Amino acid sequence: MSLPTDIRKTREGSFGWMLQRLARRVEARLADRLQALDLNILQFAIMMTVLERPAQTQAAIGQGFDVPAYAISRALDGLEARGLVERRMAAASRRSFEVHVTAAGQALAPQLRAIVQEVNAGVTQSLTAAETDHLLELMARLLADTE
Amino acid sequence: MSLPTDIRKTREGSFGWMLQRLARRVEARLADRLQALDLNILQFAIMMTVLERPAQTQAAIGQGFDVPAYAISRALDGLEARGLVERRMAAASRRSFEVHVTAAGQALAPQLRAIVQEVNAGVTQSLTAAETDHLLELMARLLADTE
DNA sequence: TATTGTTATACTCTATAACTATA
DNA sequence: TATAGTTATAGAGTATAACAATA
Repeated sequence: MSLPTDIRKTREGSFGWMLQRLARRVEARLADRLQALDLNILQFAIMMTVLERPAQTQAAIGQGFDVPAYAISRALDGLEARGLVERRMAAASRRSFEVHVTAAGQALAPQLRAIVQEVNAGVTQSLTAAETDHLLELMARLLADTE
Repeated sequence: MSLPTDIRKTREGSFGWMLQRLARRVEARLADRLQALDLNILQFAIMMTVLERPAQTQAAIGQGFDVPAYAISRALDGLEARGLVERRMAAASRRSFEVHVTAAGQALAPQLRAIVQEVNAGVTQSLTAAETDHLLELMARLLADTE
């Protein structure tokens, strides 16, 4: 059973609002933790996606999280200068690069994963495991269904 | 009963990620709708909070959603120039202003509320009312409990 | 001495489009 | 002619701190 319409309307009205506030909070914590590693959030996102699936082209990475090509390009410049990733010529096409994680990048991976765990656990700590699972499921459906 | 630990860990790992993606999506839609009214998101947020509770000082508005004073100041410049709000000298202190919505601002309110409804409904359309309620409740608890 | 609000300034992020080289 | 990636440039957004007025 749902709440009365007018109350639901009011609460619905705050959905985007709550989402923004939660997202800002998570982002601030993440950025704070990444600062110690001298990584920004985009570089972190790229590291995570390339660790998960190596040899992606820059275009594929950009499409993975709606970031324009030029931003990927610059973020990679930083990561490559620090020796965490490297661009290799793609086998399929000489105008593409495959992005690979270096040994130094692999060495950093455990710290990156630990940060993910800690930030997520910190934000969801007041929910039970079952509640967190449900929340994740609902969010996953929203992401999958809407566009 | 919860999922096996390793799977939960992996899914937990994506909580912040899903949150970011959802928030970005909502923000993009909102910004898109607000463009027609020539309002940015901060100006919109200020309008909504002042409509809900008039006569707030700028400091109070800023604390309401973690926006620094200078940003409130500039956003109000724009809103005031367009005649949507006005700064009145506060009764309590001559160094504060109370922010009030003008008649023109009130006239805009229904459109603003309609945008909120539509954006939220659009994003949550794939959930039942009960599921949306639950999602809102879980998010509200996260916001309330964490800090 | 602390607070409210404004402003100047610099810095970062983002967006646009021009550019090279491939296909 | 279209694509992958880079780069230059401009614009928006954000942060820092200095400032005036008031408490």
